[in-house]
Amino acid sequence: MRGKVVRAKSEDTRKAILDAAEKLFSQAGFHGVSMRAIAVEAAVPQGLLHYHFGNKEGLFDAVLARRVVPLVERRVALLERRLAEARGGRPSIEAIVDAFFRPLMELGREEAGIHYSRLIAMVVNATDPRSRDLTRRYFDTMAKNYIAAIRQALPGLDEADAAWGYYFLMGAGIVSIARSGRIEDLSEGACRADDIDAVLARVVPYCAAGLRGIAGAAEINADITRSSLGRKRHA
Amino acid sequence: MRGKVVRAKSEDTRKAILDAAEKLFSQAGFHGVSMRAIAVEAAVPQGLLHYHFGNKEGLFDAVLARRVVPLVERRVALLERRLAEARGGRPSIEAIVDAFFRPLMELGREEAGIHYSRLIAMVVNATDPRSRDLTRRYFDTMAKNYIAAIRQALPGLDEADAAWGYYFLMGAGIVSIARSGRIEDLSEGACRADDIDAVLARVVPYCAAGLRGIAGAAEINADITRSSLGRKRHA
DNA sequence: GTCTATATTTAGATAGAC
DNA sequence: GTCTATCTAAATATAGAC
Repeated sequence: MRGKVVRAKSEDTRKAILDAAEKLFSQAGFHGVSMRAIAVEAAVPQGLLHYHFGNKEGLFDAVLARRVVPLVERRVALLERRLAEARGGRPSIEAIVDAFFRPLMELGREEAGIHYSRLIAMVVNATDPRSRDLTRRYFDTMAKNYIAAIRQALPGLDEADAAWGYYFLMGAGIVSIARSGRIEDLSEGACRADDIDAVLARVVPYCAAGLRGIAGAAEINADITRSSLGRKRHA
Repeated sequence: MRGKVVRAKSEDTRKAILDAAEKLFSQAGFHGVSMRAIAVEAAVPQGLLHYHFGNKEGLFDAVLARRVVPLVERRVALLERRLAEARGGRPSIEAIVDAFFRPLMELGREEAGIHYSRLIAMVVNATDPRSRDLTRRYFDTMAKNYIAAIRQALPGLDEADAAWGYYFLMGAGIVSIARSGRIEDLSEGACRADDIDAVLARVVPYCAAGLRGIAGAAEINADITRSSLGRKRHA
């Protein structure tokens, strides 16, 4: 019983450190935050950060790892449900795009989730090896599932175009969860990144139509290729 | 004449420092790079960085400022040309989206431009006050022009929806110029971020269709509102 | 304008008492 | 597991000779 109490205290400490690190890393990135600053924010001695997480990279990884599995599971489960609901026929591309965005945006309903999703936006768009490794490790499987689902909804898309489409989908996701203040500036306050329903109401039609647009462009390109090949044969 | 030679030498030094800083900042961000590392990369003594740019922030700002005016001018000029070409009728949304992306993506044809566009991707999506200030200062006017042009091409979009549309357009731009390696991972090497023509051939149809999609969704929402108001009146 | 040397602060990490 | 004190390296920035 005493062991349990001690364990609980330790877990509280770890949580306080992770919460503080999540908040500060999401604001200034890996190099923009010091272990000292995290310790102060968490109100724990600096030594504990090293005791629990080894070094700064271990802490950063732990911050990311803490929430990524449930997040990815929610998104994959929702995708699978949407695919199952479309049994027999094709799933609608809107249903798939919505499954991609909804659990991600829902993070933003809580303070900690805002920090966490900001951090994801930073990591998945960064170019350094650490970020690229983390992105691959945590998101590759999910991404492949979504690309396959997109192709199921839009059979006209080939593998490459579906990858491009997913890539731009990611782009809309990145700005939507970054909360950079940009949409407030662009709209002079009329639009707000924290209005999750408003974001979903725009980003889903945008990306769904965008994916259809790529499919349409691919067909047009194919037509041009066919007719120019035809012309060549006649020449 | 001697003054000119000295002046030229000084300009070379400044250029070497800016090139080095641009490269390193684009890889690891403001805090991820030391003044020492920049001096080494530029092959100049560290003291010169402070002599020419004051401090680290001054250097970062100078890196951004160096290329931003010509870039924004090219994009605005191309937008205006596209609007002029559509004299009488409406411009096509594709023409406007293409004007937004083409000069931005063309940066990627040169080594230095790749670094610079990566840096832009980082800054415009960051949440810290320095980045937000720089983004506002350099891109707000252009953004307003583009939002207005989007509304000209798609009169069905209201101000707010056009802002959201531009925001997602930005998102596609951010991933496209970040060159995170993500598209290569997603497509197992079949798609490449350095194939500028391939990116343009997908991102323009995607975003153009996306903007039309928001306009369509807005019309549907308006219809729902109208019919539900109608019902209420009858009730 | 350039370059060397160095002042000063802050960083990540560890040692050892409790 | 926790906390204090501290080590060592690295950071930004400056002073002053040339």
